Amino acid sequence: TPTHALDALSQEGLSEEPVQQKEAAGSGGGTGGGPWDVVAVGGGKKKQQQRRKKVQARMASFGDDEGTEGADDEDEDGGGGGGSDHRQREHPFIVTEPGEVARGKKNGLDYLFHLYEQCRDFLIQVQSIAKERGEKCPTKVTNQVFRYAKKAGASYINKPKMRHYVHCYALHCLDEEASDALRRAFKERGENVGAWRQACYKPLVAIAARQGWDIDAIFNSHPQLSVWYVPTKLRQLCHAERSGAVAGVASSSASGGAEHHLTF
Amino acid sequence: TPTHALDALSQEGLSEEPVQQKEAAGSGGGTGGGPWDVVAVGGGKKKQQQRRKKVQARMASFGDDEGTEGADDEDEDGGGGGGSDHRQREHPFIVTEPGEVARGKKNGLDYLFHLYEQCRDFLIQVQSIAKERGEKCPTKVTNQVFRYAKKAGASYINKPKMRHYVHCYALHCLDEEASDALRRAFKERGENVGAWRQACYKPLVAIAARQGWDIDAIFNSHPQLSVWYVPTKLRQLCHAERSGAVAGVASSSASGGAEHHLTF
DNA sequence: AGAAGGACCAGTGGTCCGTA
DNA sequence: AGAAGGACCAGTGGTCCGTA
Repeated sequence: TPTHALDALSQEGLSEEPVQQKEAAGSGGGTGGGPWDVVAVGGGKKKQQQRRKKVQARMASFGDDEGTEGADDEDEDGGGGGGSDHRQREHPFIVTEPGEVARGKKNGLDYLFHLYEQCRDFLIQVQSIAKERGEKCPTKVTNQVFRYAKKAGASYINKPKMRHYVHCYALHCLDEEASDALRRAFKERGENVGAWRQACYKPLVAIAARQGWDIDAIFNSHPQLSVWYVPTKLRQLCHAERSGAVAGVASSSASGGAEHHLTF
Repeated sequence: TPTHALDALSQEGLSEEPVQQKEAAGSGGGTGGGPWDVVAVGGGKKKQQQRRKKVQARMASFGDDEGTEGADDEDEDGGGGGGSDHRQREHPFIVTEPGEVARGKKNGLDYLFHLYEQCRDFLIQVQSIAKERGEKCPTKVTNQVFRYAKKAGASYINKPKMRHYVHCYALHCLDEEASDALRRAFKERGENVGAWRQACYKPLVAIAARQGWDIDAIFNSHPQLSVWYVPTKLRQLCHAERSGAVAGVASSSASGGAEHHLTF
């Protein structure tokens, strides 16, 4: 599992995140010296949330090889020492074509998918630590893995985000051509990330239909995908579609009915 | 998975357990009409814990075919309606030889192992319900399965008990000859159940040693055993033994150091 | 004393909703 | 408005310890 140069990268000066102490996940475990080792202290638990390390990311441009990507401004937040208690978030995603680097304060979809691979790498590290300690060994990306990632400095990884886009990553894994085509189409139409994300369900359900509707088996038979839990929504869509009840899931689901189902 | 006549049986008049409402585990699911369907109501949630159904068990003798097993007394608790708020527990286990039926207010080890098979049957039912509903499907005996078992009337099944003896069942699955021999030896020596239970660890660790110490793989490769979580203690013993550190586990473990390790 | 099991607890999967 | 993620919550795995 090679650790690319593009690993930590959270593009342009976004990652003003707190960055926890980095205790290297439990007494003995070694993170392995990935690019995350760059980051620094950060201060106590709750107090002194003052100082903030300005960079940590941007150590590599995602395009790999393009160098510093121009002086893509960076006016906010003022330079010097004190102040600036606002907790900077990751830049929002935009729909990008395969290979395209997002411009401005945005992140692209190749970067999104790259986060899934990072998580898997973290899982593999957690697994090998667990094995050598004789502890029970997770097979999926669990809370423990997210905690480990944080400690290792990958503060830009968090559970809600990763769970939110799992099915998009699934499509990317299972049918990259279809995934790429969808990205191009939605970019061209100027759709936002939410619309693209919704659109990822349909081709996945179609794949499940072809394979006997066993979405768990589909996830588990793919090495990269198998470490992710099948998202509730996708499971429900597959079930609804199989039952012929094409309507209803969106309204009957516990998710508040915000999701839009396969209607388009 | 045939349902034997000996299923519910918790021997002699022991099972004065409360017996919950038996809502058949969720709106639609069918328990399938096993012997558990015999039991009856039981009253509200917390109030009126008065009446108690006198039997429910003893519907079959474990020896199978021996009939009513004689009039093995039953003096306690007085017959009639009211009173008797004491929550009757299952009879304690004693070390029995294979095929031997426990006498008096005791349960034998064939019965213990039978409970593991019952739990697996319940899991299989829970799985098929989950599948037809398109919900996520447990692969192990989880809290959900214990809850289902209770609702189905198998009030004599509970998590602490089943977890306590898992490794004993494991030995029975993985090397029945060794298990049987151990039972005979401990019965002959007049040892109690606790001693027998402790003794089950050693041959299991030996099996693990022969198979590369992967106790998870060993559990998972056996159909009956694979539905059970590897007990923490067994995992620790395998790890300690593999590391050559034969001492220490009992004292360093979080289990309070009560367990006695492989010393004998 | 030896043993059965109610009930507790830390940490999980899941995702809402206050935030920017 | 669209989106990122801190933080909450119901139900889990695990087993202690008050009970009989």
